[in-house]
Amino acid sequence: MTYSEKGVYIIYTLFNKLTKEKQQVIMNAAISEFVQSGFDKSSTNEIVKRAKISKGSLFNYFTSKKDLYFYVIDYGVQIINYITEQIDLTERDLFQRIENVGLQKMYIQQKNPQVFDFLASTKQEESHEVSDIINQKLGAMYDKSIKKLYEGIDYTKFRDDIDIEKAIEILNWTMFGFGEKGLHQMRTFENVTEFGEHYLNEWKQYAHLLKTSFYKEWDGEIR
Amino acid sequence: MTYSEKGVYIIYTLFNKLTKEKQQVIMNAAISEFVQSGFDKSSTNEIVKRAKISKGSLFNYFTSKKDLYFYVIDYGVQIINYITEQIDLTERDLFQRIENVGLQKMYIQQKNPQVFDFLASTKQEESHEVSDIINQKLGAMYDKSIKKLYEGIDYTKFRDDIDIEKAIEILNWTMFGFGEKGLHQMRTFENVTEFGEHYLNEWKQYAHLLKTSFYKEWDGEIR
DNA sequence: ACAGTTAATGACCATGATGGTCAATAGTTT
DNA sequence: AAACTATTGACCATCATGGTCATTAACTGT
Repeated sequence: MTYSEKGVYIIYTLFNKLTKEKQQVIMNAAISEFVQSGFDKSSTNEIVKRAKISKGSLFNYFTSKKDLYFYVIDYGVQIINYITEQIDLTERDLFQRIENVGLQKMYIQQKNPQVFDFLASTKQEESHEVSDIINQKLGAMYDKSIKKLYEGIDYTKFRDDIDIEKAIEILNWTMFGFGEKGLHQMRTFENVTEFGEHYLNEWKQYAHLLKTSFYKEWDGEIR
Repeated sequence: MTYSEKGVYIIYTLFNKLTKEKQQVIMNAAISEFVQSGFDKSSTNEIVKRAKISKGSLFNYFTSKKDLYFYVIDYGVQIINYITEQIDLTERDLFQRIENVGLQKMYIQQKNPQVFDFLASTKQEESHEVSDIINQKLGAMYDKSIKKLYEGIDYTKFRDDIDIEKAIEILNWTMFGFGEKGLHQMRTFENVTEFGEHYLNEWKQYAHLLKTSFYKEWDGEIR
């Protein structure tokens, strides 16, 4: 264990010496298996098969399945932290800020298609062996991210007769639903960037619909 | 196999002779295990433990795990069909119709807390042993239900500048999100009917918010 | 070319869980 | 008390599990 400049303790495993690409392949293999089966029922045999490495290698990189699981969690935490850091606090329009975050998520999903699914799935994780550590590692992070996401938003744009909290919930549920729908559509596109454009474009329509519904005025028009 | 008056073939298993209550307990045990682990990784040992019956009994009622799985699917299909039958076609307001269906779902969830989760989870089912039959059994049913759900709805109530399909999607995603949120809240209530009232009340606020956003006029007021 | 070092492999193992069976028991009906 | 049905759980062959480690492959500096 050594102390890095960024002020965090890093455990040096063999894994860190691998190329970023190989690390990514292994992380994705583990992530998809953990998403599908949870901690207890996940299989290291299945993970090495998906990652196309040998059993021996996996257990050289990580001392146990639990060790791997926690590493994957930290991997996810880093990604969320990165996205959180990217939030531009000078952008005070909620829709625009959320669109920016959505774009970031999309970029990341190109390389790690299931990280966000994995992080979400940990909430359902029932294995007592890991669930305590999960909450410990993820709890604070989520609070921090959510807080920054809504920091300095200009709520005066919303209609006065509206319950803003509920409106935001609806916006979130819409984003989530739209994201799920996007996953299905993605398979029908071959070109990824082409899909990206289409995706962003379609989202803007949903966003516009909600803006014209929740905001007092938009594009100069007043309600 | 006998032919019933309703025009469907019914396979008589020992299971049908049990009291409805016991059937329900066993169904719920199977459902929750299938939801949690999917077909392949689900365990009959776990199911009998949850249902508090012996292994022998389970395999007297059903000839195999697969047999049980298909029975559970039919069980779910019957529930969806029942709800579909209850749809009142004279109610032409989308929000009201959807609220009625939501209420039906809520009643059913008192007795079978996870049926809908189970039916939803079958979409992710990857076991080749069962996935074909799933699509066969559920595909037609969903089409029929969705069709009836939107049959005869008065779409003239919607704002003219709005994309109605997208608005309906948002409504669906909101219902789904609200349902999930309700599950978490339910635990904090002891009295179930008390929760039911609270739940319906809160939904009405979301519905009102969306109505004032998507409709031209509401409660007599014109936009 | 070669010795020395590190990385990667997969056959192997003890353990435990699996779906399903069936002789035995308990409960009910005649 | 006999005949029948419903329920039980110990039992079984099979197989997948997390983890090991002797062996092989790949790389390194000279």
